[in-house]
Amino acid sequence: MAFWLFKSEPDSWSWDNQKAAGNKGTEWTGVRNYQARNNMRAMKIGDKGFFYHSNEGLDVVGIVEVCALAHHDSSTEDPRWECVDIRAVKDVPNSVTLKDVKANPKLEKMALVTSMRLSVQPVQPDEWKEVCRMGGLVPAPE
DNA sequence: GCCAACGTTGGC
DNA sequence: GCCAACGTTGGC
Repeated sequence: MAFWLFKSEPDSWSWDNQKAAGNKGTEWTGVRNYQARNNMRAMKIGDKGFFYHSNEGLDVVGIVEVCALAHHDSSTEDPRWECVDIRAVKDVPNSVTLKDVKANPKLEKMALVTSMRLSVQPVQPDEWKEVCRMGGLVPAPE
C-alpha cells in the first residue's frame, strides 16, 4: 500500500466534482509531466491519496483511492501520456492547508513543500498519518 | 495578475 | 549533449 497526493485546480476539477463522480471514479486526465506520469504508473489498485486544491483553497480536502491502473489518457492522442482512475473515499473533516503543512516540522520534507510544481506526488506513510491527524481523520485510512 | 521555479523544446 | 528560449504551474 502506497500513498499519493493529487493536485487539481478547483476551477477545472474540484473535490465536489470528484465526489459527484461516485464509486466508479474518473480518469485522472491531463497530466503532461513525466515524473507525475511515472508516479501514476507505480500506483496499485487500492492505493490511497490526498485530494489537494491548488490555486484556490490550497488545501487537502479529501481522500481518494486508485480504482484502475495506469492506462492511456483519453484526453490526448499522444501515446506518451497515461493516467489512473481514482474515486472519492471520504472528506477530510478539517481541510489541511499548505500553510499548515509548511508550519509543521514533521512535514518539511513533504513533496508538497519541496516539489511545489509536481502535480502527482508520493506521500510517505508518516506524512500520511500526520496530515490525516491534522485533518481530523483518526485513525488514518489505510 | 504577477512572477519565480522549473520542465520541455529545439538549434547548434 | 548543451543550453537558451519558451511555456506552464502554482503560490502569493
